[in-house]
Amino acid sequence: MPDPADAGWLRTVADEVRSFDRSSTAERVAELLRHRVIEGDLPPGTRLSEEQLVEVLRVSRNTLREAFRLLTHEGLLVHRLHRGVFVPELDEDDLVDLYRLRRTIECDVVRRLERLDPVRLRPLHDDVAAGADAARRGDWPAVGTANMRFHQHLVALAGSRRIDETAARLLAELRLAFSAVAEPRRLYEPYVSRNRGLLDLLVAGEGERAAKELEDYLHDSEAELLAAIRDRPGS
Amino acid sequence: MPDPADAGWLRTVADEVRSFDRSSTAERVAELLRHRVIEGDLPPGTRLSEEQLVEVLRVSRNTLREAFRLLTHEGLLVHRLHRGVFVPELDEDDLVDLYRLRRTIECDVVRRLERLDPVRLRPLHDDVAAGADAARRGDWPAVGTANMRFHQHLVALAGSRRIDETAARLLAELRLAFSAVAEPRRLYEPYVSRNRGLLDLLVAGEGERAAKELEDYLHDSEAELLAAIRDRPGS
DNA sequence: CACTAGGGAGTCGTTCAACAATCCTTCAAG
DNA sequence: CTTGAAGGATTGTTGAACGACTCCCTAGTG
Repeated sequence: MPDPADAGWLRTVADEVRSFDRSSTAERVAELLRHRVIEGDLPPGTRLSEEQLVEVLRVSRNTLREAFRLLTHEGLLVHRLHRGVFVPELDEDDLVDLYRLRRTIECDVVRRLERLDPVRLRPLHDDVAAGADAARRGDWPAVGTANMRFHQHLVALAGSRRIDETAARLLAELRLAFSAVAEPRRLYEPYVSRNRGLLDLLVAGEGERAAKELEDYLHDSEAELLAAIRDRPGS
Repeated sequence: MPDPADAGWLRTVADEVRSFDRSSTAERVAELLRHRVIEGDLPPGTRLSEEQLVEVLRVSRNTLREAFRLLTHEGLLVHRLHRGVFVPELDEDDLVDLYRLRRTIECDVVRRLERLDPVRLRPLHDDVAAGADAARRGDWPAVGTANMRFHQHLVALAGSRRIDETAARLLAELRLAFSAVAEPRRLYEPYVSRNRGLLDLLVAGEGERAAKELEDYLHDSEAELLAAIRDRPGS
């Protein structure tokens, strides 16, 4: 029997149990498709046939459509009336738009950081280490994943649920663009050291300088990605 | 050219228009419910019965559920598995979180404004005028509406689709809190002059000062709203 | 040859009815 | 007062059906 005084215990277990079985079929289907899209298994532009997926996933059309709705609102699928759902093809305007919002959120989060408990930077250290490790192995997709996690953990420092969600949507959509890049090395490699530099500034408590560095960082990243996209235009 | 006297002609056009606006039935249902929720017709905490709404709206359960999904993603409804959808009850933490993101977006948008074409401020002038007019009439809900439009138009100056969408979700969710306030006058009245002051700074091209003013503005608004919510706690 | 109208196949949008799974209430037993 | 077990009510999911729409192909016209 646990100590009744330890209020946190029940909460923890309750949350675990809930997150276990507390997902509907549609959400599980969405989770499955989400991975496929983000990993780039489904190239941008492909149509997701209801008939076909119903057959493969063994769910009803209605359930599948609910999953589509979920992903559509995350920006991971686009829905064209009477034509079906497609993996979106991000154009240059989308990229610029994405980075615009990204700079707004990430830089502002960093700029407002104060009295930061070093313990909270722990996940960032882990991400940087994971990124460096993956780069050493030449596993560029893994570098990309570590980078995404780094930035997700970065905005998490704000401690705001809605900022986390907004950033999550943003980064997921961005991965769509990243997965379309032919040569990931040139794109991903600089991230390793820049993330580390950013983290160092945070550790030193230099919030303002970190925000400025992040601003430049994101501008450079945007330019690189735009150039990479321009090289292989699908249209 | 069809005969104008033919009664069937109008119907055909009506149908065309309906399908031309490319809105599905679910979206129209969502639009209807959205208004009900935002106007406060449905008090926070009420459950939206599928059975009941299917009866009233004359749509199928599946279509209704798609509308629910739409509104859930906007934060205007919450969905609890096997229990149904509810009008959310925002607590103080939610308000703080909402204002946190709001400051991030609105202030950053204002701070980054440059070389602003005065023509683009036109909608803001209209909103300020509408707010002042409504205040003169004592129509506080209208003041609230004008205020929301003002801030929506404010972030629109950034010219970013995704920022617009994020702000729209944010403001819609905030209206939920506003609609629960008993005495709207004390809350809404200051907005009229502050919005005007903010606009004046923008006209003068004082982006940095405008951002600072907006920051204070939002802090005050948050404090007022928190106080108002504390006065009538449902829990 | 270019162009437009028309038909048909393939999908999506929506509805309906039914059953399974889950929650809430009630109430009796300890 | 707490616990546990029916029972009813509501949601979750399924499968089928039909209308509506898009796309592509073909035939006819100039």
